[in-house]
Amino acid sequence: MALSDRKKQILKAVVDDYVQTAEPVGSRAVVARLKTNVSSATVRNEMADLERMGYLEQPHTSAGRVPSHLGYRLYVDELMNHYSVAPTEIDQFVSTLTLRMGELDRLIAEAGRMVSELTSHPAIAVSPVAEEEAVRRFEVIQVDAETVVLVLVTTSDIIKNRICHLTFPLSDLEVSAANRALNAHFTNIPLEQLTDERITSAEYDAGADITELLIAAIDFASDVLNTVMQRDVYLEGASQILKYPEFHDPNKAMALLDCLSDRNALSLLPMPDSEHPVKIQIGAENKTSPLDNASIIMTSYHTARGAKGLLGVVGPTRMDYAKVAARLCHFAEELNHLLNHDTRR
Amino acid sequence: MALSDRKKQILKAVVDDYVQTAEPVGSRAVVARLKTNVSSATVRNEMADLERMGYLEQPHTSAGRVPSHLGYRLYVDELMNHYSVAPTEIDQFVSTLTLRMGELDRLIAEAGRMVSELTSHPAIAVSPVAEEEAVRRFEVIQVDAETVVLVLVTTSDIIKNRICHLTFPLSDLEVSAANRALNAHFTNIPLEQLTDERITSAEYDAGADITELLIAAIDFASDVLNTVMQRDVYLEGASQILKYPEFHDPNKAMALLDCLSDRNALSLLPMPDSEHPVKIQIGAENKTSPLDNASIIMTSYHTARGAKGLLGVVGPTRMDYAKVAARLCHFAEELNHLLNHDTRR
DNA sequence: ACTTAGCACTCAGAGGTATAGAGTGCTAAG
DNA sequence: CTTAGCACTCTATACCTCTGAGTGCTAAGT
Repeated sequence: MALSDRKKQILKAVVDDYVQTAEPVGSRAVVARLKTNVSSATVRNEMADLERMGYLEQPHTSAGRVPSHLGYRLYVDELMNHYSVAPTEIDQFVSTLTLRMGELDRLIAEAGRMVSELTSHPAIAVSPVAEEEAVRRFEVIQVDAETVVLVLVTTSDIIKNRICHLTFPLSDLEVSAANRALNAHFTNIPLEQLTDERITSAEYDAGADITELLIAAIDFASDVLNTVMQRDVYLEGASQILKYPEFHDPNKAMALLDCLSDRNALSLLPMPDSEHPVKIQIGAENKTSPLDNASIIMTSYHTARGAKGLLGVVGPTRMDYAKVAARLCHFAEELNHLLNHDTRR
Repeated sequence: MALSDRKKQILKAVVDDYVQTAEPVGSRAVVARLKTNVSSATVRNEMADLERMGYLEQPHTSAGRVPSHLGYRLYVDELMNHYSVAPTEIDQFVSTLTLRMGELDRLIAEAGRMVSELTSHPAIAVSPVAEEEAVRRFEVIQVDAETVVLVLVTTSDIIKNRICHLTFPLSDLEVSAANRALNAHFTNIPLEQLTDERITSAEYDAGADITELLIAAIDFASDVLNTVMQRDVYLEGASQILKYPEFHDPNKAMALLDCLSDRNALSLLPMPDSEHPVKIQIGAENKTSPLDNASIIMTSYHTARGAKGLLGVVGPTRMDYAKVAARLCHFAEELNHLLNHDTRR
């Protein structure tokens, strides 16, 4: 059943007011906010309807109304204003990030920090990962006789390294043999096929002496591919959550923070897809109880090689969705520009 | 003026009790805690003395006593028990970290996480850095025609990488020329001498074509050396601070968290030195006001190459210094073992 | 059929007061 | 020097009242 236009305006007014004040909204406050000249009694009737339909809730009999999750949902999907973002904010975002171009992990973390700062909410940044990640390039760097650094570059330009202490010294020749063998036999292979049996063929090429090194490299590679799939997660500006009265209770705040810093819990996040580039998850829509009063706005960005990462913001359900979503959206777009067009530096 | 033995015992009892209960400690509670059979009146007299001397404080006339910073200081320096740490905790610490050996930055972050978990306090982990950091090894890895990854290994085995998009394609020969030039001319040079003028000599060797690459590499190197000097700082388990009643006030909690995630503020940390391997900073002993009610326990660890990093714990001044310091100490030691002896993967 | 004025009713929160109890300092005796 | 006893202080708690915001309902107006 569709809502009348006036009901929608009233719902919108309730949300807008509640977002600002954090106090239940009474009929008079709604009247003050509406352009149309109706009496508070009329609004009361409408609000009673809206409550019956599940869009509003009443903390107790003689209090104003508060939006329910359903109410927020309708607001977000249909009613909210679409903000534009101040150019100065975008400038700030871009210029801070430009300094970090090239160091992808730092860049992502820094993007999270900026988002958090500019939205006044905790932010989550998830490092990018391609659908089919594989090792594109190995490099064995010898740092002393028995120590090498293994560096690998994945399909989506993620760079990982690991230091590796061997039990025997290695000659220059062996190092370059290992390099050749690794790049010849173990690049551009999806994770599933990167199994130990492949080592046999490589051994043949490179000489059995360096098997230990090869095993370490393959180990590392499959480790990396595994953990890259798990993604790096950065939680920035966590303390901001304490600004919101709904998280003044230390237990609630702690539950939320713990949940946000647990990367496993993040798999429950609303993933944006092509249909909904900005995904908004409101309160109990997610199953994890600590997130009951929390909403998450998520969007994605992508690198030049098409790997997708996430950028999101967490706040109380009573959140200025319009403003925050707009900012998040713009920032993600700017990040895309940075990652894709600005090839210099 | 030295304190009588009994006064010390009473001070110790007050601290021990207060640490447990978070409530001002009365004379009766002290009597219950002391082995010696004295009356509460006697204890009251002694406590009045201790207050006059500045070791105790009274929130209000009819309340028990609370240790002052001075009281904690004396407790920490002379009075506290020396705990031993349960082997199971150490095992847990070591076995979790062993999985991360080789990826230094992850290892350090993970160590922080474990410390936080096992002490129930937020933990700070600072990545290691040697006194005189320099680039030990460069490596230019070509990933496609116009893209290279610059990897560098510093004196203390810190590995950093940066992706670098050039404005022209690069041949295999040029890449290896750049590699040779970089390693020949720019390794083992302290930061101060790593200036652009050195590029001239390298150009000569490698051919002017790759100047852009060389400049990027040197840029990167000096960047890295600069930021390595600034160190990576990991704050783990921040939310734990909310468990302590002294930080139930969201403003205080936020001020502290903000301060802890600000790496500049961390320069004010108590650095452990050879004389005091475990440094304890109590409340207002540090100048930053948000840390008024907070204490920090810090210790250091070092890598095989002698680079020193920090591991620390933050809590309310009312903190179980004995237990926490003991654990922190042991964990740092274990970290040293891992970093220095266990050269196998 | 919708709107609105009026009114009785509800309830959370503010403010005030009394009470209990923990703890003190002081005094005087052991 | 220690301790029992006692008067005193002060917070925290409970309980009360009162206020005001906000409601739902009814009945009259459009």
